[in-house]
Amino acid sequence: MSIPEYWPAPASSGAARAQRPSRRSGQRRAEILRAATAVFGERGYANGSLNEIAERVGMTHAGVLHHFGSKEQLLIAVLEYRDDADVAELEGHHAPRGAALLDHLVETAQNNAERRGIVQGYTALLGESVTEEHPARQFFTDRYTGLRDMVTSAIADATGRSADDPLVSSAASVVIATMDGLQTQWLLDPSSVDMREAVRLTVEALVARLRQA
Amino acid sequence: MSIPEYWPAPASSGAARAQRPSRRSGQRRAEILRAATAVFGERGYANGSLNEIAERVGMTHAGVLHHFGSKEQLLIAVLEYRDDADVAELEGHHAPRGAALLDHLVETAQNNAERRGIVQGYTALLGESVTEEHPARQFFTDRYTGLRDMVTSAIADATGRSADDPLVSSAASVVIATMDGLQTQWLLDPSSVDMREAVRLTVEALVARLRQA
DNA sequence: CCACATTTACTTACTGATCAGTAAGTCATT
DNA sequence: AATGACTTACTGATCAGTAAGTAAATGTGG
Repeated sequence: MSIPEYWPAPASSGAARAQRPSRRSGQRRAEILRAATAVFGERGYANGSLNEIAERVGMTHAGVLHHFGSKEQLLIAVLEYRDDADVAELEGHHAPRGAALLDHLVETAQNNAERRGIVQGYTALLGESVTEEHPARQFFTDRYTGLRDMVTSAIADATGRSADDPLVSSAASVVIATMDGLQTQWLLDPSSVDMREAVRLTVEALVARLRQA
Repeated sequence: MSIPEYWPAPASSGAARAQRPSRRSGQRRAEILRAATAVFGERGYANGSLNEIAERVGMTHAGVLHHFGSKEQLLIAVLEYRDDADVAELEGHHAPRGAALLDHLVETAQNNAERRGIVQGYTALLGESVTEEHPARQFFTDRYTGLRDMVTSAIADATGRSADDPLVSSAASVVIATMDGLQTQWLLDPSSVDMREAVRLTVEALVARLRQA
């Protein structure tokens, strides 16, 4: 999987003046982001150090700060840095909808079981984000709002109910919660849980239940 | 809710010689444990300091270390310190079983919505625990093994299936995962989710599904 | 009930490590 | 010549843990 150059979306700051990052800069930033993703995933944000990130790309921690300004800004960049195919797909123009989206979630659970590093990073940062004044908090809050909306309309579609039906939005929250919670159990003990089967069962049971009166 | 004196289970070390902690010691330890629970809940373990814990009980961080030896041992003690009624109940002799346990889980979800601090502490530490060499990891791994066993047999009981049926153990994992995942969503945005309703729906849907062929 | 020795429950003071961030300088690229 | 991509060197803060000391509580022998 090749990593494309990464450069953040054009800043809204008024400076129209042309910046000129060197040709290598985008690649370097991407290397740092990958290292930071790994380190925050292994150690968490609070416990991961710029030094360790820097070492992994062969520079000093001051070099990392040259590119990202502060540890917090680096975290934000990491969260936004998602070449992650599944998520991009879910949010992109060719996103599956309705029952197809629900099937897609089952496949995602399957795929995640082969990407422990990514799952661990996601789970660790999500868990940390509920602590007070955590810099990732807004990110995850927004993300869940969006995810719930998407899954809610998929379930409405698959069951013939209104997206305003409280049962439908509850079911959407449950599907997302199940995926997250299963990941945690799986990280603690991979043999304890079959993520794909469990997600499949959940979706099936919820849809069957909501199709009744 | 009065906090009883807390003293750890008698150490297995051979010293039969009578120790003599002062009468206040147990209370003091309990005060520290409550403060530590709060601080780790608010800030996480990695980001919570002994200093802040100590200040909350009016002593220095060296005083805390006098009682617990190290930060890691304090964390272990915090995890074991559960006057938490629901959990004690779940593991005690009068534990509900079968369908009654499933109903109990729905009520627990309800009660948790009025105990944000406790939920946040649990969620933050659980999230952190999946990082490498985290001292809480073993605790949570063991806890989930036990929880899954309990819920598995409750679901088996409620559906007339064998506890060995993979669908039953998957359903058990899902129920637990749902409760955890909903808590995360609720912490990030309390208005986004009705934890009681969502858990009720999940249990209902899973039991109905498993009662079929 | 009383000296007296022991232990507990701390405090103060220190150590050594680690950390994020800054400033200033160097060298290569543009 | 201007800027970017760094490094080195430093700052100041915070942290867990340790050592040494003090005062009060506790248990013991008489």
